[in-house]
Amino acid sequence: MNHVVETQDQELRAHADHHASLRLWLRLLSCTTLVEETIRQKLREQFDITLSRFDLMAQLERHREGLTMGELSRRMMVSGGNITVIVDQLEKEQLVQRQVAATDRRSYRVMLTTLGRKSFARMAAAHERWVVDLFSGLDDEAQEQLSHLLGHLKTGIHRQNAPHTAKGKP
Amino acid sequence: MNHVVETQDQELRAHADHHASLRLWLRLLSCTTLVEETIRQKLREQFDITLSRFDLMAQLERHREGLTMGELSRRMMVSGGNITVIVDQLEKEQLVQRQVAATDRRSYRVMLTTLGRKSFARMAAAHERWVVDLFSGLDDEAQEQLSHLLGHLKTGIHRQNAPHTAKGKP
DNA sequence: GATATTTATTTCAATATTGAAATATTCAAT
DNA sequence: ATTGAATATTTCAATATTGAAATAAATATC
Repeated sequence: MNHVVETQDQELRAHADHHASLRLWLRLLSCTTLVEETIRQKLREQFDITLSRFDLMAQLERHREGLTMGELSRRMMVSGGNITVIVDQLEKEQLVQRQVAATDRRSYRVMLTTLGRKSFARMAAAHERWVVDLFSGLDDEAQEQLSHLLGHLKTGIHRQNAPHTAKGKP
Repeated sequence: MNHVVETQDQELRAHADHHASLRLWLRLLSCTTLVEETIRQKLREQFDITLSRFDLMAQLERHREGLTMGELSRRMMVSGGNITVIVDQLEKEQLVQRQVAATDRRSYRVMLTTLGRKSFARMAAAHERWVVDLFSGLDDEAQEQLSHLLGHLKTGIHRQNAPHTAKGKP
């Protein structure tokens, strides 16, 4: 069972081939971090807002009908507890509102207020410019290719994570 | 000054072209998050270690001569304060040690202990398997392409962030 | 209709992370 | 040698994030 580990091989860098995925992953990670930190900083400087709050508002902008807390948590890939905090903050600033659903009293939809929509529009325009600039090192075709490859990657990962059934529960 | 915002355009998705970079960025981000969370969870489950600590040990494994706190901060792209905490924790567990440099008493090199090296070797083998699996949806050629594109992206971003001189200080 | 299970959200404590201020040391210029 | 600027690290307070437990409501099963 342990024999997969048998080749310790401390000379990692010699075996170019074997570690290709690992190097790719590190490169992917550092690109993402680079973009993320740049955007985080600009959002703070220019709009005094955190990236999390901006991201949540972006989700709501795309879903005018509103989203439940659970949907937000899944889409943003962060914990439910965190969503509660972010929505609380945004609600306090009157950028979003909780709207009770008639059907299910456990739940409700969160949506942008008018103020929230206006505020987001301003930020989104700047945000898009930053992103376009950050990616401008790649021409349209290269961006298209990159997007395509990432799409495959994502699909593959989802297959990995749930090969047959959901894990665990019998 | 505000006319760049003039096309509000709530039908984002219709204008395929204009928002390509934005969609690409979101895709990049979600791939990274997906991989990162998977690895974070497995590291915790199987080795009871955080991703940050693992990453720091990985840096040290690649640099047997040791790294200074500043170098670690830059390489890992996190704040210096954070590096201090992580190194403190790892030192308490005797996985790394601070080794004073004769030359500069402000600074020192952090390196893996023998225990740290052994411990890391076990984890790294598992970690690499996970990464290889997560990326296995892409064949070697696709991975090569992806890596290549990300390389260009990174270069472009660095050019963006520092077009002429360092920002700020006159 | 009572009970158990699932689902949705919040609360809370623990941990992580940042950014700024504080401290200590080196380096450069005089 | 002294001063001042730059560099390396730590400390600290504020904020972010997680994961688990608590609460509440809906749904399924008997």
